[in-house]
Amino acid sequence: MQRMTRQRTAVADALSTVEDFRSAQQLHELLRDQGHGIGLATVYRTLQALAEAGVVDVLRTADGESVYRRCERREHHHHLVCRTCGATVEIDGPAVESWADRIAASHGFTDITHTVELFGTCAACAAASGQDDVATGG
Amino acid sequence: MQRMTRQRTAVADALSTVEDFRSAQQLHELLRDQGHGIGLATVYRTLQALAEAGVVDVLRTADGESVYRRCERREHHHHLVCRTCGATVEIDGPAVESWADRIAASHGFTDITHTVELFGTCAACAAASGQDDVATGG
DNA sequence: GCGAAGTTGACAATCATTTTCACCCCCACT
DNA sequence: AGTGGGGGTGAAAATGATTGTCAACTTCGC
Repeated sequence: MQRMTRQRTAVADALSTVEDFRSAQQLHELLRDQGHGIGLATVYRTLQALAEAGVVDVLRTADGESVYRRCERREHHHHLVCRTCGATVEIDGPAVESWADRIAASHGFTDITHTVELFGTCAACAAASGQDDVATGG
Repeated sequence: MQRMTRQRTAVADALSTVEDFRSAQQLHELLRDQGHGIGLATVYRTLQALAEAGVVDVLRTADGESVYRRCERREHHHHLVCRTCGATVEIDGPAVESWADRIAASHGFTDITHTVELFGTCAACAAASGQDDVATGG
């Protein structure tokens, strides 16, 4: 049975106050800062449970760290993540889904899953770095 | 300067004889079996260099291990991988590329990169597991 | 309130990958 | 073909995220 403990509540709360993908370690630190005495192992376990329950989404950063985020929509979707500030947009892509199925089927593959994640620079960050260019450029 | 050493040749050769994605450790073992005395660190370093040079593709398995494969086409492409036997098909998806760019642009994101990988069960493996069903079913 | 069973947390263990560092060997030059 | 030097190598230690261990603790039904 899943019990509702102080720690699990804290992790769930922390996830709702955060908009970006965060690593277990970041969340652990955040919780510690907020005064919650919680063990790192517990944060990992809780995040894993939440991920399995489909409550949070997981993806892996370029350096292999797992990052978690509470998503609005429970159904299958993808993410557009700013690689500078971490801002995340949930997107669905029916076109991609059908494309994936079609491609896979045409090669005789079945039981398809796919990973599709987009990374880019959001408008705010582009403006920020753009200003640098302008400043240095003239 | 990049020197051509016995070890690098061996790794490159091993990669050309293999069709699936393989981990550094698998390749190391393979090379050892073939009688090449080569260190694990060297395999890692070589694969990394090859990946940076765009000669091999890298992707990460579900459990976070990096796997490498020498690909036919040097240009950007994606993969359809059998999760049972590892058989890999290179695919390109102009539709996905433009979809990604369009989605990203509509959210004000620029400088887009994307990861798109498909996993499934190839015809051969589906037949194999299907035979089990038939056998047990009739 | 009680007690059983799920939870916790500090720490050890795991495991892929990276770094270290002293020795090695490829290659341009002679 | 010999030589020098600088990149390359490898064994082992370091790293770092994640997982396992296990005794003590908390939650929840009764």
